[in-house]
Amino acid sequence: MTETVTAAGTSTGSKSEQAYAAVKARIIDGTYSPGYRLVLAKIAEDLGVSVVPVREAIRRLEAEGLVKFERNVGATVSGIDPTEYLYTMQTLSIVEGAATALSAPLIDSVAIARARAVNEEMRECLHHFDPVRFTQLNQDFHSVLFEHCPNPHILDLVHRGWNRLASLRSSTFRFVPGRAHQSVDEHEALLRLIEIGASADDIEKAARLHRSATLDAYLAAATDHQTPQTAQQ
Amino acid sequence: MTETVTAAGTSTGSKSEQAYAAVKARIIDGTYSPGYRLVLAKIAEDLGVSVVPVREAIRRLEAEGLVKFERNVGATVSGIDPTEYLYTMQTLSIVEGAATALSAPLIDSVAIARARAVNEEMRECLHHFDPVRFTQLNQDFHSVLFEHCPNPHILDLVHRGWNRLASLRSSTFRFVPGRAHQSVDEHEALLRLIEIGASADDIEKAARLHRSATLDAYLAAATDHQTPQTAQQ
DNA sequence: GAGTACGAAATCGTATACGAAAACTATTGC
DNA sequence: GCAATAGTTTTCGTATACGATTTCGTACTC
Repeated sequence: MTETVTAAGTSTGSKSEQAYAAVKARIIDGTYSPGYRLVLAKIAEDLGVSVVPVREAIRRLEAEGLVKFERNVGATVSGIDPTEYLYTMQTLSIVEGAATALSAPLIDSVAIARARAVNEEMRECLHHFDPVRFTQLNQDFHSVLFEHCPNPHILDLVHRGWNRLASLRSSTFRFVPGRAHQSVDEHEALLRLIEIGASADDIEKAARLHRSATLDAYLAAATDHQTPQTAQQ
Repeated sequence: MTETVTAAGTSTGSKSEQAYAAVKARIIDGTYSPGYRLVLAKIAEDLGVSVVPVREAIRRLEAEGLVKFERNVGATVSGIDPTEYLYTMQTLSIVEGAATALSAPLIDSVAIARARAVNEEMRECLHHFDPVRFTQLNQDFHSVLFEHCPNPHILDLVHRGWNRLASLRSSTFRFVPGRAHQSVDEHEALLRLIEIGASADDIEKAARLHRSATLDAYLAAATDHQTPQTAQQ
């Protein structure tokens, strides 16, 4: 299924796979920003393959929500519609909550220690103001929590959400220091809950709130600065 | 996105779409049962199109989990691995729970009445022993609840889960009368909760348990008949 | 001068064709 | 009699080609 967020250019052999990884990487790193028109022939030429595998790759990305495809018109990188963002975050809140609750009983002290180390490094990043690394570490943190998640389907949904966010992040993500501090504290609190063997319900609730708080911060920031900027495309 | 479970043969025009709908329908109605080998050329001939759109359709079905695709080997209809069933049900429990909780505040008395009517008809089906119609009504019931779900992503996940189950059902689903009775009662209880405006938490919990109970019944039945298959959750 | 209609260019959708990989089968050697 | 191997067949993967559809620019009319 969908592997992780890391989509390297290294191919599994299949050109279709190659094209998929390449386009996905370009979307996530922002080379193809939201609204960008993905012309099959052009991409095919860039990658040195024919249009057939490229088309397949794009349809796959469409299924994941990273691109929007319109019949007889073409594909564009999915936009930053605030509504979509809200949907994605809400869904993530739910599946991450579930993933955390399911994983919690299986997380041993070693993993907790690792997660805590990552979280402390995140705190460092706040001092040096390194949003890029912070974001990466944030994913690492949750990856540690989820690495033993007993339900791969749920894990897959989490990864999809992350990918989706990643494609938006490059253009719209605003690093809110206040929220970031809070986030690190919430991570620590979550680890404590897991350590003391809190109920699945409590852990799920905490994990959900963690994601919801990020959404709220975004909404607040958006309202502060200006009109939410209905960037439909 | 993924529409509903109903995948008619009526095309949207695109042959790829046509092929997708046709194969999906055949999987769900059991014409292509789990394990069935989907040979591109053969399907293409059956549908009177070339292999390219068929391939696209199959890849799409793969993304939805209905078929399994192996490089340079081919596609087969996804199997009935009890583990997969467990994963799917667990995931459904979570997303249905969320969908119900999110929808609840938006369900008016008219919709409640409709849902209740459907549920009563389900009760009828138990007397006449009509499992097929029962299953259909069961989906109708939940569809009524979800029709105003404010988050389309979550709704999409619910539909995917249903499709997945539908593809398994044809071969493995065992209609357990005892469970069915209980299910109808749970529906009624759920409607009551919504009517009295219970908290989102309570509604979510009830909806989750509703799905989990079905899973448990399946596991119990499976254990009775033969070897179990661990179910952590 | 603005709006509409027509035509050209761009792009998609799908058919066909061929090379490559895997699966199957028959044959040979032990 | 069984196992390994070579050859054949099936099926996939992708390139190329062409028809269909949309879009954009231009000229024409009111």
